[in-house]
Amino acid sequence: MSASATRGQIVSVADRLFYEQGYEATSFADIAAEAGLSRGNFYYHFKAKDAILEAVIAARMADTRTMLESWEDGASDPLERIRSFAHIVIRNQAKIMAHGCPVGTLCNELAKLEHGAKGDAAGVFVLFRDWLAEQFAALGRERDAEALALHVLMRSQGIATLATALGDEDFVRREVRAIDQWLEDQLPAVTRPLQE
Amino acid sequence: MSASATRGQIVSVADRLFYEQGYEATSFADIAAEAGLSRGNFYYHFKAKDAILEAVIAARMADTRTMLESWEDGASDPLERIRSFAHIVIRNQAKIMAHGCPVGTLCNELAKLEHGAKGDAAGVFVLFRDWLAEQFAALGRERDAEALALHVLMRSQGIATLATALGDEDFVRREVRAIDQWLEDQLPAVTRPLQE
DNA sequence: GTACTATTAGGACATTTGACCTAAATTTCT
DNA sequence: AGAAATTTAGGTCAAATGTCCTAATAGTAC
Repeated sequence: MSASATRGQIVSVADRLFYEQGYEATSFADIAAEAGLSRGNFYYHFKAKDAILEAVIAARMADTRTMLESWEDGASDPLERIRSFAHIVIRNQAKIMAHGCPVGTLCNELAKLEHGAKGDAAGVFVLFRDWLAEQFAALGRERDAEALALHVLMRSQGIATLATALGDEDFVRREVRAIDQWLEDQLPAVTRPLQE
Repeated sequence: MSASATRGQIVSVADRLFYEQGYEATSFADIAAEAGLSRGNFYYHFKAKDAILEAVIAARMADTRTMLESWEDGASDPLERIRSFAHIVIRNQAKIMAHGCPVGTLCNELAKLEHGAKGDAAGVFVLFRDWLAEQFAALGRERDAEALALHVLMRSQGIATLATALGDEDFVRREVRAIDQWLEDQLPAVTRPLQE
């Protein structure tokens, strides 16, 4: 296997294990075993655990950018794009109930570890925030676009945390519907049907 | 020192360290050092780390009950009581920005560790949920009291997570105001001033 | 008071685990 | 073939968990 392929394999496995088990609880041996590599080979590619974390975060940033682009391609309507984001918690419901939101839980863990990469991990949130803000701006809410974006992010994080803690599927569906409703209420009147 | 006092001291220190550093990242030695005990003595009181976790969760349940009672004593108006809850994130802003919500982050960590105590930890959420639902019921929303309670919990969790990740104080204040506004909008019209 | 017993405290190991390192073997490329 | 890149199989070292043993203290029976 080529070096970059092996490296990619390590990052991919580490990404999943960091999400499923947490960063601290995942050892070199865990990743090496799942990737089918020796521990030494592992060290050939990454000198320290911090380095894998950085690579995983970089991969998540790239994946997020790709996802946002796909949503832009999939819908020209900004409202529809925002809904694409809001509905992640339903599409990934099973995983979220088992392990929470990948971004939120990693940020929380790194905060407790006082790990320098916390800011990098939060970069994924910034990516979502700015993208959401763009969509709100396109809907005519330039003034408070960022606040609205953070509000949507906040709700998705709250849903994820309670979904993990309580495992209530009805709650998740209900709250996503509530986001949809809230979104409609945010539209300037001129863009809504006349009868409202 | 008496046995129960020593035990209480251990639980108190463990409670704080589990919050600040996380459960996994906190070792017996950490707790013993901060509590001023030897490791051997420590084992006299708690045979395993799980046992300390259980005691910490039990203590948090008790503390939460006490806090809820104090809010009941402090305000006869259910709306005011709910506000007491919603404003925790402002009162504890500094701690939340550093270490997140104690309940949410513990549940997330235990979920990833597949630790059996996750359900116990989530019990604190259930405590808050039921108490909030009681307040909403007292406001005339018996039908959807639990859904409203979970909505408030959800928002406080989302605020905590983003506060930790992004460290934005304005965001926290804005979203707490938004909860206050939302709360007022939930009141049946009859209980609101006539001009609305 | 003395002997006995239970509780509390302290610390010395033994075992395990995980991060990190090295040198030899193997593969790949030229 | 020979150099370079890659992989493997070990091993080291520190930290964490968990066990065991000893000593001090306090209470109790006589």
